[in-house]
Amino acid sequence: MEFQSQKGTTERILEAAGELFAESGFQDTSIRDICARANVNLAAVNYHFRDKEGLYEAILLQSFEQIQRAYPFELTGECPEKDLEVFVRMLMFRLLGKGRPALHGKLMAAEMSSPTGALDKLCEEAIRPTHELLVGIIRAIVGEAPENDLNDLAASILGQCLFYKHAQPVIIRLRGAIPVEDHEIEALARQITSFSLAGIEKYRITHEQ
Amino acid sequence: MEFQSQKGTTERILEAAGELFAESGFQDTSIRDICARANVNLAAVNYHFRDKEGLYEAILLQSFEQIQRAYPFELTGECPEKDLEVFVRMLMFRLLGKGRPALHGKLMAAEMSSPTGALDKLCEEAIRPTHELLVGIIRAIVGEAPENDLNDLAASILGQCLFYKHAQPVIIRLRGAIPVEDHEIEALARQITSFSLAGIEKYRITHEQ
DNA sequence: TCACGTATCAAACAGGTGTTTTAATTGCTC
DNA sequence: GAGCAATTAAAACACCTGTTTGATACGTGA
Repeated sequence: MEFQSQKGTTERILEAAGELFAESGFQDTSIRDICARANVNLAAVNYHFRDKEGLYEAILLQSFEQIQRAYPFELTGECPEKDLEVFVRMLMFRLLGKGRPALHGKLMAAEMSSPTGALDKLCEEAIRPTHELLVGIIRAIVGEAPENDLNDLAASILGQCLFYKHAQPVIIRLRGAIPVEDHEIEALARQITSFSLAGIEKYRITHEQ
Repeated sequence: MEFQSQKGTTERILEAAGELFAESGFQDTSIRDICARANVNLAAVNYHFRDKEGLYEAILLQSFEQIQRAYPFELTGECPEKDLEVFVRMLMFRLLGKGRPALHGKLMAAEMSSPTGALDKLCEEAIRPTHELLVGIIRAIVGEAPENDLNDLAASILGQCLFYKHAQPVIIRLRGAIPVEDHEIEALARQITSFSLAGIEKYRITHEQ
């Protein structure tokens, strides 16, 4: 007889593994750590998810659905400047937000710099569409331009956002802390958007004939 | 009797380990890999450098001297816009340049997202001074401003640069390649500088009374 | 009640890691 | 050339990893 509040084994594993993968990465998280936190037997991961990679992919899939529901890119297509602000804000929440909804963003950021076997699939299913979205916004502002230039501008924006995740350990040492509260994240998103709109505008002016 | 072309054991270890640490990180590089590439006995690393961390620190120290000689931040202090361009170009070469001189930049980038025990020391001796340099340039452009705002602007610039290193595996999948030739790196540095100067100017105009 | 598929468990396995040990070898000085 | 310290070498050690095994308990339908 189980307590109703006690979730099943697979759920407990998914929960514990998600937290550990997010804070320590795939490599540095051991199955023993996961099972200890989930309060399940060591063999449970292999039984329910075949192997460690299977568990990781299950978490990636689950968290992808969660993040799209929690932080969607709801663009109007009418005002690209406003769309950029939405894009940046949602991306920042995906990277810096608290709790389960932001899990996928953090796993993606980790995957970018320390890829596992899951990166190829992740790239095509999640990263490329997001990148296309951003390039579309930029194109709506600057008009037609060489694909390479649009990619560079997109990189400038993505780089500003991802920096706060990728360089987190350094930022904490240099500045003491990292934005965590919702209003802090929103303020940062506005600052990055404003900065980027100026950069994009400068490109447009420089390259119009 | 040794061939003159055959360097000593410690030099061969430093050379092999530098390459491996740069491309695979500290964790994913094993002492056995290093010794195999350096053609030395397995025990040599522990004998000459006490342990794996000792070797890593020796490489960090050695490559720090090399990078300062190869890619110095030679700022005039007269024209902050020009100084920013120099700063960005040197930083990009440190991150994307070829061969030994760029080793330290790559190790630093890796250290930022996946810190080892060496990060604290590295932060104080290399990263913080570089950050102060950049903040100084920005302050020269916008005038006095809250420290937090200057830090945000610095983060926007550093983020754009580091993105090309931190997201390298993804960029290669999305765009096919990453800038490697000197003229490509310089062009990218000019683009980032131009973009950033516009962003900084926008901040200055928005916040002047 | 019995048998069967599912799930859990403790234990062991096979492979890799950083490090240490102990002996052999080298190179240099007296 | 003998003696001595520094270096190299092969082997083993202790630990951690993901995974598998075989036994046991559970629940369900015949």
